[in-house]
This record gives sequence, structure tokens and C-alpha cells, in this order.
Amino acid sequence: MGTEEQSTLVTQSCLYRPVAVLKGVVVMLKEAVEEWMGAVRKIDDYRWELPQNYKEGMNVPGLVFADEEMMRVIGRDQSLEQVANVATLPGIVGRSMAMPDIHWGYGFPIGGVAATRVNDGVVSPGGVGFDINCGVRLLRTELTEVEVRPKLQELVAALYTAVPSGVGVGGKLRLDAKEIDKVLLNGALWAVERGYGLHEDLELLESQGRLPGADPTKVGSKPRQRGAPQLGTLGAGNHFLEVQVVEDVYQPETAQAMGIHGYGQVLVMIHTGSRGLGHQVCEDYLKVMDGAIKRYGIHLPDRQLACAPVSSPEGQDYLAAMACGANFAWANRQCITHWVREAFTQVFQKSPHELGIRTVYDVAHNIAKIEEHVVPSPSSGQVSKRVKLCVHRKGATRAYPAGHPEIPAAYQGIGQPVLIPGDMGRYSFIAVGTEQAMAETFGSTCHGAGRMQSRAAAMRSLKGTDIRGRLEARGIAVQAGSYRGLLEEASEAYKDVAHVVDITEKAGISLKVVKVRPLGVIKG
DNA sequence: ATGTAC
Repeated sequence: MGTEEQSTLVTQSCLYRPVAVLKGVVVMLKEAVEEWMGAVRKIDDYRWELPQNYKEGMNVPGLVFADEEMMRVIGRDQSLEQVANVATLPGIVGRSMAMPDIHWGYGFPIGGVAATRVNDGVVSPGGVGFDINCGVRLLRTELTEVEVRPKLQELVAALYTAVPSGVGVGGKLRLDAKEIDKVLLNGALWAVERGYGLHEDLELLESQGRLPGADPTKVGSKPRQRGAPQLGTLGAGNHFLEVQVVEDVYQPETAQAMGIHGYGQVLVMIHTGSRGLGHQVCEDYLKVMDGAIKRYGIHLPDRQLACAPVSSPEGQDYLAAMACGANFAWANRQCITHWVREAFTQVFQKSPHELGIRTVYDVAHNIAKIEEHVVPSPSSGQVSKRVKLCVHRKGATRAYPAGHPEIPAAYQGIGQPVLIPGDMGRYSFIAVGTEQAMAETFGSTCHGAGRMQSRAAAMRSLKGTDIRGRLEARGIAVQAGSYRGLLEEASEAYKDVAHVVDITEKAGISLKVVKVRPLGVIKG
């Protein structure tokens, strides 16, 4: 056998193997998608049921909000298996739900909603996520794109300096142990009392930026150590600060009620959470829950669903610590709001009042809350009654309708604003909650574009791409701490958020009000 | 998401 022939074989196999592997992956993906399409039952054009008999131990069916195209995207990862797993949780009511932006997560899918009975159900840290109260704050200004454009570079640079960002990066505040307890107890109120922001901001935040039931004694020293230097920082990953402009208005009167007048108005969107503090609270309580499942004899298809009865000491402790994490996140977005106002003041040489920088709303999309909902009573057939539930929203946004007592007076007539960030550089949406959401999803809707490609996959496929240059070519100013972060957050890695919000709108669980596009992006 | 693995 000649060496030439051998080397040809080697060369050929080196050339063809990656292609063959890629083909294999595509075939496997297609097969997986077809398997899911066979497992689910189409209810209507925007709803699919995952039957209760799909998997042993499911206490309720699954419900996916998607059209056929989105269903085929969802079927590529293991998130529908996770929807089935969540359905096995003790005390779950209604359906284990998946929003159109669903994708694979830790135990629970990201983009999922699960409500459990407070009296005999469980609470699970995995149903909230590592970034407790990851959420969105929207600010409006009275500035227009025409006024901002000439100073855009300067503004983005000022914002980047004013709001520290990046993995593990600390901020301007240094809190001692006593002060951090007050943050954990009082949330955004703490920030306003220290001069970061206005009292009028507070009534425009979900839960007024202060979740009741927070108990700092249930938060260990490690989360405090990590969190103390991080209050008032953006973080990294998909967290961002954007200067945006109104591109489209679908409901002018509803927009007007939010102080959004029309095309060209400049807004600011802040997307961040509880940083290292929330992350460590989640980690600490996952260990506690690991012990709890043994103690209470809870059987789970996936250990990552670790949980405890809501009424148990472990469950109550987690909820008290989670509320601390949520309050830290609200204080975080409140401090950032204050520094955004300062940066605008500095650049435009006008007071925040003259610039009209006001809070539109602030929502959580990673949280568990004790809420009352009307659910069919299993014992009495058709009869429905109000029941106290623990509503886990992980990558899902509360979407309460007009007239709900929990939403601000300013929005009683229009419904709760729902803030839906898109992927970096495309567009984002502002929507409102509906009665349909209240009836069907425990008052919940989608939370964003939803990742379609893993960070590693995005890195592989986009390596070398000039993401910043691409954005700048479209008139978007970018200030980012890391090139890698930009790659991982490239549009290609995400679903189209316009498709996501169209599905939730057609299903009736939230209605589009405004579409915005970015002028400037700040990232860690 | 995250002191990107104690």
C-alpha cells in the first residue's frame, strides 16, 4: 500500500468528517423536531398541548404558545421535555406553560410559567432561575432622535462611564452589612431614600420595587459578600442599557397613557437583575432543596427541579431569601436609573425634569410570587374558585389586565405595561397585559427574544465577525466591555422577538403597544 | 445569568 494513497485517505477523511458530523446533527435535529410534532396536539393556530400522558408522573398537561414555525424551533432543544418535567411537580395547577420564547434552562425551561398551590404544592429555585428578578426598567424622555443623534457618541460614552458593567465588576457604592440588610428589606425604596431617584418612580414599579416577606436573616454571608460591591451595576451576558427610539405605535391612546407620544421619541431601557447576590442565593437554596426532597419524599424526573413544599420551613426560607434577591435587583435598577438621569443631564446640559426623564414601568421576568387566581376546583367539576398560588415565572413576564388592583393608578385603564427586550441591535416591544392572560396563564406572557443558539455555538459560528462594525453601519453606537460578549449576544443567536410578540398577541395574552429600535447600546 | 470550575 503506497503512502500516497494513505495520505489521500487521511486528507479526505479530514475534509469530509466535519461535513458528515454536521449532516448527522441536522438529521438528528430534524428527527427530534418530528418526534415533538408527533407528541404535541394542536389546539389552535397558536396553542399546542403536551398531553398529560406524555410522561409518567405528569399532574397536568403542558401548554405551548407557538405557531407551527416556532414549534419547529422549540422542538430542537430539550425545553419541551422540561415542560413535561415541570408538570410532575407536586401541587401544580392548570398547565405547565411555555411561552414562544422558551428554550432550555436549569431544570425548568426559560420562558416557562408554573403555578403551584400554596397549601400542598412546592416552590423551586429552578423555577425562578439564577438571576432572581432579572427584569426590565423603561424610562421615557421628551427628547427626539433628531436632538439626540448629534450627541449620541458622547451620550453612550457618558452612560458607559456612569453605569459600571462587566462580569464580576463592582460599582460606586460600598455597603456595610447593616446597609445591605436595608437594601434587601426595602428594595427600590432604599435607593430613593438615599437620593438615587425620585419617589414618583416607586409607584411605577412592579410590586413598588419592594417584595414583601423579605427576610435578610435567610440570606447567608456569601451572597452579601458577592452582592455588596455590585449594587448599581449592569453585569454581563444579555444584560444591557439601551438608548432607544420609538419606531412604531400600534395603540396610540395606550402609548399616550404611558407618556409615549409617537415616532421619534427617545426612551431608555435597562435590562439587569440581582447580579452575584441573586446567583448565590439560588445556589445556596438549591443545596437546601436537595435535602428537602429527601426529607419530604418528593420524587422528581430531574434533580435540577429540587424543591420544597411552599408551606415548609425550607420553602418559606427560600421565598424570604428570594424576596431579598428581588429587592436587591429593584434597588439595582433604581440606582442605574439615577445615574442614567445624571448622564443625560451632563450631556444635554439640562435638568432631568427639563429632559422629562420619567419611569414608564419596571417588570421582573425571573420571580416566584404568591398570588390569588381563579382556577377550576377539581372536586366540584366546573365550579371555579379563588386559590392562593405560588406563580413561578422564569423568563416570563407578569401581564395583568386593566383594572387589576396590583397595577399603578396611571395604568388602571390600559393594563400593566409589559416590557419585552429583543436581541442586541434589532428592536424591542412594549405591550400590555390582558384578561385572557389572567384567565389562561396566571397573568403572564413572554419575556424577550429567547436564545436559539448556545453561547458556545454562537462563538463558533460567528468568530471573527465584526459585530460592532455591523451595528455601527446601521447607525447604532456601541460601547461594550468584551468582544466575546458581543459575539454571544449577536442577533443570529436569538429568535426574532417580533415573531414572539406576534404569537402572544394572536393568542391574546399580551397586546403590542409600541415598537422601539436601538440608537445606542451599552454592554458588559 | 455567574468571582464563565473549588
